[in-house]
Amino acid sequence: MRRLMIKPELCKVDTALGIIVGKWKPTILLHLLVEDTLRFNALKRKIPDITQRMLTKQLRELEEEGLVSRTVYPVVPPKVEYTITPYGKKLEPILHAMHEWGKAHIERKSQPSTEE
Amino acid sequence: MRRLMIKPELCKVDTALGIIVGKWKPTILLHLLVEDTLRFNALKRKIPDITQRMLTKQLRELEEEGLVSRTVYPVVPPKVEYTITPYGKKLEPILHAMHEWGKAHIERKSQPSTEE
DNA sequence: CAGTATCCAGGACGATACTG
DNA sequence: CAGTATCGTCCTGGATACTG
Repeated sequence: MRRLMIKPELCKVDTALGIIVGKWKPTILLHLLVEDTLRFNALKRKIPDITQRMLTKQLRELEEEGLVSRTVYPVVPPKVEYTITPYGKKLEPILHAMHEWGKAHIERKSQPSTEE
Repeated sequence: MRRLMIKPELCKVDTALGIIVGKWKPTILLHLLVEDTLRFNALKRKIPDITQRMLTKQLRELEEEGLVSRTVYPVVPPKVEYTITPYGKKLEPILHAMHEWGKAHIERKSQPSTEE
């Protein structure tokens, strides 16, 4: 067995999960990792099924944790840009690893004749 | 900007999250990664705040996804062992990465005088 | 354009009691 | 020992309508 690692009692996995979990948060983060900066409605167009309410809400929460920054330009009509922070970019490897694992999991289920 | 990665629309991060999210799932997995095999009540003792109902429920869900296997010994009193599968062990790097990120996040919040 | 305000439904989780 | 069964709560997220 591999050398371990984390004392389960002291583990901060839940802390991390608490921040990235949210119906739309990973999707939002992924889009901002690709584009770096997007306006509110641009983001909304990229995530067709999200409602305005949820987009606002999830963005506010990501902002509060420092993963995303929000810039308001005092113009008419309003212009608000959302940018992924350097800190937010640090999540990329984790998101990528989860994506790979998720993909493997789907493939595994579709062909159950796998040992291991 | 770094070279990317995942098409957000095709991303399977949510798939992965759907499986590891659950109030007690990471904790259970971590314990089984440390001990490899544990009986129901041993697990319960290691996670004092969990109720029997929740322990059963979360274990069943982990079993259903193939991360944990359940072995019933037909003895009196009952003996049931839960073991992490080789497949479940593949989550270790991800859990570890999330733990590290979560720890950093906590430290960052306690001393806000960090740039980046 | 970029939001708020309200209301509502479903599910996750907890408390408690009971059982083969 | 290792569960089930029942009931209640809170919280997330969706639908819809309105606004500076």
